[in-house]
Amino acid sequence: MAREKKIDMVILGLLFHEDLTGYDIKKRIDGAISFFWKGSFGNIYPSLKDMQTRKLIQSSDTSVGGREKITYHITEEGKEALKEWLNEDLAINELRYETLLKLFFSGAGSRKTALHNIENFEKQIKTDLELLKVYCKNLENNMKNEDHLYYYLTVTFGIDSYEAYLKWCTKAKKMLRLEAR
Amino acid sequence: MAREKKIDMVILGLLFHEDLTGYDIKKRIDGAISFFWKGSFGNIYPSLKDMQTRKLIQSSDTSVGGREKITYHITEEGKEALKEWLNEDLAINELRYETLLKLFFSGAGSRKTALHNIENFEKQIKTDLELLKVYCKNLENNMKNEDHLYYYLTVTFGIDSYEAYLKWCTKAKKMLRLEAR
DNA sequence: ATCAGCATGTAAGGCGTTACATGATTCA
DNA sequence: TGAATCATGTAACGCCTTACATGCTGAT
Repeated sequence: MAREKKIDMVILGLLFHEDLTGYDIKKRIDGAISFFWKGSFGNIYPSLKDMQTRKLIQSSDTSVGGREKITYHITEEGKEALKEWLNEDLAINELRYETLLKLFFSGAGSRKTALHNIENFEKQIKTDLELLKVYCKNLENNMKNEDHLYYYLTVTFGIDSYEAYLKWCTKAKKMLRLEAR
Repeated sequence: MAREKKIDMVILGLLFHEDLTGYDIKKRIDGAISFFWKGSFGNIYPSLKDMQTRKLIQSSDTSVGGREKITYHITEEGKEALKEWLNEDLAINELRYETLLKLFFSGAGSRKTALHNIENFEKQIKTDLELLKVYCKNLENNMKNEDHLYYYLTVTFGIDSYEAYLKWCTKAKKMLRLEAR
């Protein structure tokens, strides 16, 4: 069982529900998924070609007029590959926060810089949290199928952790302002 | 102001406090830093060579007996580069959690698989949280300088977010077990 | 004696991003 | 008419990981 490229799994996961073009796939990834996974045309299109030769997906020309359009469809083999991945125990969870890196090394700078970096982080998180809450509300009003439950869980993961981040920001700012300088 | 490679900044940050060998640097990164940033010999050694030619660091041969040993020291230019980076507003914060990806697409699998994946995640987080708490306790008993405050803040970030993750795990498991199937 | 840990480094490959290149269509 | 969006793709580059290659030293 070869280690699959993750972008392949994202695409198979999306195609499991509906046929999509590469462009559509990019848009889907840029939605709620982007909080825990990213994708770009530069890896989506090559992955589509590759998975087609491996018979995990099939394409059909759905061009409209002069506008080229290729719609992809998942095959039974593709569904199998997706399920296999879901059943694998290994999951790589990585966090790379440059803000924390900067904070860790802030002894080389100043309290002011450290505070400023935390404030920037806080602002970004607040913006993203708003968006996640919109996704969450939309899901709550539309919990019709099994899939929505899974979407809901990933969204609440984002909300819960971002709220924890914000509480930490408040604490951290307080410490940086109050601790003897 | 060229975008600096992050591994360079990690190394400069560490060398700001003490002279170190490449091997030492790897060990430091594998400690508390590894929760938000990683490094490997494969990028540490080339970075050291590169930063030496750019005069951000200096090396001295500190071999003991037949064992080769090169100790690096940060230069004034190196300190400047580090401070510049700390003062840049841009910070890239990325989270890539394969567990969430699997959960998002669990409609293609089963509740059992989804639960299993969450349990694996929970186990990993619990282990990591224990370690973070040890770091935290060590820091609390040894808050002698400014740097320790920054280390403490990054460690509490980890603790706070991991505790939020665990609460979410409990909620998520409950939902997966109770919701109509 | 042997194994874990100290110590340096290279090579190949994987994976992804950014920028570029091209062109059609829709809507203001 | 021009901009935004739809739509596909390639090329170059960056960065990192994994595996490999080598050898010394200290502890058991």
